[in-house]
Amino acid sequence: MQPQPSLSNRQREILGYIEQFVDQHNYPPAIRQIQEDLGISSTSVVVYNLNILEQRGMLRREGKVSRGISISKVEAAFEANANQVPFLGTITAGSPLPDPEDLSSGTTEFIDVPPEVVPGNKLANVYALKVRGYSMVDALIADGDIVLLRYQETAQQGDMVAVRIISDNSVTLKRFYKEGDKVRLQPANVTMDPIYVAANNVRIQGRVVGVMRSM
Amino acid sequence: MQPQPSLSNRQREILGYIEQFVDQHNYPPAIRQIQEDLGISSTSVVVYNLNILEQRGMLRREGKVSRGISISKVEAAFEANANQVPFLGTITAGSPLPDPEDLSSGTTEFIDVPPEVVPGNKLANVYALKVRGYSMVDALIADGDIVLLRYQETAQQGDMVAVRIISDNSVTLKRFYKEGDKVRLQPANVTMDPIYVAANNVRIQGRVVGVMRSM
DNA sequence: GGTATAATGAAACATAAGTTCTATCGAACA
DNA sequence: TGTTCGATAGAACTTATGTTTCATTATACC
Repeated sequence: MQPQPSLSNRQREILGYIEQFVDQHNYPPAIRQIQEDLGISSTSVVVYNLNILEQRGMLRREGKVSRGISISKVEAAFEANANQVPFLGTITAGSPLPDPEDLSSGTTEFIDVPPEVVPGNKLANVYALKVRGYSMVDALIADGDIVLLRYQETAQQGDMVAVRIISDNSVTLKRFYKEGDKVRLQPANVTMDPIYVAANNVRIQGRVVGVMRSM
Repeated sequence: MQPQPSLSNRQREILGYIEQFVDQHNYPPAIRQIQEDLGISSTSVVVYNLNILEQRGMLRREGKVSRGISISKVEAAFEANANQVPFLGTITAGSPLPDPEDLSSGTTEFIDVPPEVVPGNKLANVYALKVRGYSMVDALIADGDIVLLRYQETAQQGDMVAVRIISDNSVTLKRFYKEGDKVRLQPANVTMDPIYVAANNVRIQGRVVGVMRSM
């Protein structure tokens, strides 16, 4: 939330009324409606307070447009409810993957994430990848699973992370172990061997914070 | 969805415009706006089609009210977005679990389920349980995972199901194999042995259709 | 073709609703 | 006390917007 610059009672009242009205009607109230229903003496008072509310960023208005009030809160509530993270594609042991950074591409898909799978429900810098292959079965991640990663460039020993191996221009999902100036990338699959790479040859792209599977 | 009584192109166009407009502005368009932006010659044509759309139940209108268009779809979309299933508690190998049937208790919690984890996005009769224990690790389900089950009373060979063993009054998560007049309940964990029970001593409570994990 | 019905056009009409101007009131303050 | 300023009132003004009527054009059907 914002550092609320203190609203007057009347302003709070008006804001509340608008929210409730929109909720009920699916369209915003007219100024005169606000005036009457709140027992305000003049439309100019409503306008006066609406202007303040707009300055405070509590709502937006479209000049001269009937009921042209747009409550930013609606969007906020919507977004709060629809927790979404960008879906960036598939991660296959060894093959390239678009950088998480390029969220700007515009065509990015988004998928819903229930609060239960992201601790603290902090979706900032979280993105989703679909897993291809069985290199993480021992960590209970199977082919076709969707993993949620929080973007971070460092990792603790044993963290499950998406790492980019610069020389290969590839990205894989592995457990991360720093060993001197090398890094051991350990598949969670007993039939697969770890990869060793120079520490300066890897970039951590994020840590796995959740898994979702459809069966 | 409803048995749509066929909309004309123009009606579809108008409806789409309104949806998009609301989405963008947070308030509905005026009739003249619809007219102009869609290149319709007269407001009466818009009114004409709006009336039809209202009869068809695609939207509601408040007479004489500027921009008094309320798209029912908004609510629908909202609900469609907030896919929720009842969260019925924990399933531990061997210990009792409240019946999925008693959804009426009122105090039931609900959790969000992204469409991606439930095939076909059919949430009817789907409920969620938290897994306790490691009896299903070989099926890539760990302690603490949330499993989604679709309620059904029958199962195919090898289905992962929640089964109630009547004599024990207990419910567990196992793979299901019918063997004559007995049933083999097979943990997905090599260190654990299957359970054999009489077929008439088990009630299937649902089949696992998804898994979600927080890490 | 002729008739019924659906869909469209054009324009006038009525009013719902935003804007604006000016006056007043109350509290803080010098 | 008078000045300033935020907040409120009242009212006139303008126009954005829904409504309605009537004519016209398609479409379908017998």
